[in-house]
Amino acid sequence: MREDGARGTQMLRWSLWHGYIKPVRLIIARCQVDYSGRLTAHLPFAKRLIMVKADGSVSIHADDRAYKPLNWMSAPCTLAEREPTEDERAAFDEELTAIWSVKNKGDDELRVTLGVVEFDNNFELGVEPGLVKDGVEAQLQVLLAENPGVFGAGWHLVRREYPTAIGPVDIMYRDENGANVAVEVKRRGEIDGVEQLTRYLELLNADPLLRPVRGIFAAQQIKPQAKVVAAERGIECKLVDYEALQGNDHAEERLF
Amino acid sequence: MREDGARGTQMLRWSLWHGYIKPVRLIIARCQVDYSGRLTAHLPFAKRLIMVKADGSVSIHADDRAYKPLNWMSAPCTLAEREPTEDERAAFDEELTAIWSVKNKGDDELRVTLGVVEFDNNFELGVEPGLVKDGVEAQLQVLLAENPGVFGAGWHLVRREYPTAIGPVDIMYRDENGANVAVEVKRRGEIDGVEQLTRYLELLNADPLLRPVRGIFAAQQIKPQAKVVAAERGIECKLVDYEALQGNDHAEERLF
DNA sequence: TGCTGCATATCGTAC
DNA sequence: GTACGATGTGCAGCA
Repeated sequence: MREDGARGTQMLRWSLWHGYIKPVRLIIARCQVDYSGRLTAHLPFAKRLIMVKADGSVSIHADDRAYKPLNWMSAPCTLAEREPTEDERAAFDEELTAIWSVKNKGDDELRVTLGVVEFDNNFELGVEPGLVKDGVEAQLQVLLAENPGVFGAGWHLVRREYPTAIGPVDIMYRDENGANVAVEVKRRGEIDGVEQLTRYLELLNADPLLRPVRGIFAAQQIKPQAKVVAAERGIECKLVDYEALQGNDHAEERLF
Repeated sequence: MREDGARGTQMLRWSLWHGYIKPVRLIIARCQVDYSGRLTAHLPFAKRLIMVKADGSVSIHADDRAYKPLNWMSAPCTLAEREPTEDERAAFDEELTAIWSVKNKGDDELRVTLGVVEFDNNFELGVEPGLVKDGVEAQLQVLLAENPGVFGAGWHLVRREYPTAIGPVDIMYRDENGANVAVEVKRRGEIDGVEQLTRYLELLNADPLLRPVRGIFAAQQIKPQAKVVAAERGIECKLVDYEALQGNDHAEERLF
């Protein structure tokens, strides 16, 4: 479980300190949008939704592709608004109403050429109490650490977040013969995770006090390519069932 | 360059066929949101922006974190709206106005408990002409494939997207001596890209018909750390100039 | 501040 | 449809 609400509260305090609260601004207008930065992207004139959030971010939405805007500028950034020049008015077959230049600290720029505006309003949202999440990788790791029996009888936990020079191994177990087993936990197992575990195993097996250390790649799903690479490296793949693990957990709670 | 506009046009046709055009719906309202699916997430009651797009997707926005909503359901999904029950009204210290259940084909559900509504309006956006992008990796790959001379005189292309068991190598060349060279193309060269190329080279050099295959890591920018790792692996780094390549391309067009 | 790793990633594309 | 890599990834945690 995790709380994400601190930022909203902090921003509200800042706003109050400065004597005003920035609202969310929603605009429905015809517009042309040009982004230049890590790539260049161009949107011809059409009617779109423009959202300016209290954090200064700007996003240009069409009526599809879920929450992803067509174009955007993330905070922190600054919005400069000006009147269109005569040349600009002459260059477009549109009634221009404003030119926005939204810039960040780098050299990225979002240029919005606004045409006819159908709607333009500000809304105060106030304090965001924050999101509570449950069921991400951290939780899988805790459940697996609490249930070494999932991997084999006689296994026990050495420790979670077992430290190494290049970062902590998710879980270290000792198997029924007392051999060390390093486990990398992912929600979805992909090649990167196998690479990560490989680096840990190289390091751990360089330590005469630990070796031999073998590896297990544990995830709710494992991509075929990751399986291939794991097999090449002599790493075992283990599919884990979050629901079943939670069940296990509750069963143990009842037993003890 | 790429056009992303087909979807919008297709959807408009579908809407016309079915006799109506779905608008974007914007709501400012107090609400509680509960998501259950790949994880569970909970948002306590607060005033937020709720966006329902023409594709059916629903997203719940706070006034920060740029374009990322606090909670969402992507299309395709269905929205069922009902009156709150007496029990529900009694359970909340809020004036409830509606209960939404948004479901997709899997077992994901976004439940929105609506309180006082400050604003609720529909807006027609019409046809989205589409986004034009330029300067992405695919373009670089095409340009390099067309210009083997960038790497050396007498080089020629074997093929783009050269297939291997763990995925396609971006470009395979043969150099002036007939030796194979595998090229990994990135916009920004980082360690991951070197790792990827390393895996390809391991595999390719295991094939007696191909070996020896050496590697080139080609990118517009290459991070110092990536250079170090590449050097360790005997991989050559090649900075490519997108503008110059385009110029090359045009020069060749003029020559032939 | 910069690097690392996760994400309800989303999105396009090849097979 | 599934698998896989790219992304203006965004974003949080941490050194």
